[in-house]
Amino acid sequence: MSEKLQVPRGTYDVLPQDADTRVALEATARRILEGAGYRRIETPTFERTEVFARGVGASTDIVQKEMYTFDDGGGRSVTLRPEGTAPICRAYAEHGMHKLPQPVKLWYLSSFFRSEKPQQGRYRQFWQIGAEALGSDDPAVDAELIVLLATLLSELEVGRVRLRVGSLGTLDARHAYRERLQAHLRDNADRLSEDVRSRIELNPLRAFDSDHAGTRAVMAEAPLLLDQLDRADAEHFAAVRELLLRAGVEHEVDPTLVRGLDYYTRTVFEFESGKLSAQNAVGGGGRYDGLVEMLGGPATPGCGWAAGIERILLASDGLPVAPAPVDLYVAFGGAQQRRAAFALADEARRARMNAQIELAGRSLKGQLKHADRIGARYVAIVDDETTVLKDMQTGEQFEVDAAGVVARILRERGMR
RNA sequence: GUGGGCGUAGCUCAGCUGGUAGAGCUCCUGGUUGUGGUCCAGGCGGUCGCGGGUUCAAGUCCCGUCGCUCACCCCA
Repeated sequence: MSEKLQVPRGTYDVLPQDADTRVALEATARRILEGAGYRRIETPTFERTEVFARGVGASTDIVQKEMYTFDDGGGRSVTLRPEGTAPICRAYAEHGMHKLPQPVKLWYLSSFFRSEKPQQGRYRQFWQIGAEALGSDDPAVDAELIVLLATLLSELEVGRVRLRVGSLGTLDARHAYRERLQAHLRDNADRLSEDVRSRIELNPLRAFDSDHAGTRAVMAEAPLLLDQLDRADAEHFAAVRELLLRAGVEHEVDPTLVRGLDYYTRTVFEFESGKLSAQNAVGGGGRYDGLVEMLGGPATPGCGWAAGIERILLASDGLPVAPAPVDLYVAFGGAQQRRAAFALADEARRARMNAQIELAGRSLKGQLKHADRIGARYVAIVDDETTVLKDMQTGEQFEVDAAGVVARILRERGMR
């Protein structure tokens, strides 16, 4: 025998018992988001590498070391999508969606790809539910999106959820702040951890997340972006918070909340679950007012979030899901009854019943056993002359006309 | 990329100080010249991740390698 093949590192099969749960999760997301006017969008699984290099930001870990990039055979560099927002902004610009009524509200459930070392809640191919609203900078857009995600997580019974919000200001303000922060870090470079020091030029905001003692001391004196927002940004942030409070969405302001993608402006937020271990972010997002323009479209404000399916599943208490009930199982004794049995199963299905037929050549005992295991409500045992219909709950059985089996079941159910 | 733990039947695992593989569950058959859920019996199923080494002998020791997993990092 040749070598047994396995899924590639960091990927997994969704087996039937897991698929049911995911379908339920998708149905819930769909109900909540479409109810609020968000419409489904699907973009290609891979894009021109440029979309992410420009959109996500060249200095990010995602672009620097986590993308699956390859030549498409025609000398073009393409990349398996590592996230969903940049492709949607590309689509917005490409299809002239700025001519539609604004904001354009979209949602997706797709898989994404990052070449990271896998661990709990982190895969190389992973699934996200996301929502984006493009074309309005109204703080109600930010608040609505956050409330929708909070609702979704709540309905999916994700346990011990905590929401942190912050604001990064405009790209200009963020840029100016970045330089001020870099200056502060350089002035105190000798007290910083090595990796923070080496990232001063690349990504100074990361320094806030360090747990290195010296670094923390330096960061305690560091200027905070939140304190230096310009008037419009500060008002925007205050309005978002006000709306969240009105909606009863508890949150805490985190002035050091940093998202690892370069396109964020103004509002950023993150939901984490205490039920998760290292990878505790279950969903997050923010505003990205310059992104569409960066990808060649008109200047367009936007805001959105993404939530990880695997992490929701890990942190969820609920999501009870059963496979489809079986109304009728058609059993038969020998090959000579197969045609009649097949016809009966077909007839039952046409009558909208969930019907299954014996397909493995089991003994009659084995067939009944199997019917019991899959939870069949009725079993029809097809014989040459007669057909016996058995009620698997009561154990009762009656001889019926083969032609009358379906009608009989429908009548029995009606009586209940 | 850096560390720790682990890799024995489809699944969960047992195999002490080395002597050439077991259990439970699942699945199938029989116990009723065709009728389930309990019970009983039997059967299917493993090159003990892979490669090398030590040894008369390795699942068991050593080295390497691959994979899984957890953490760092990063993120959903």
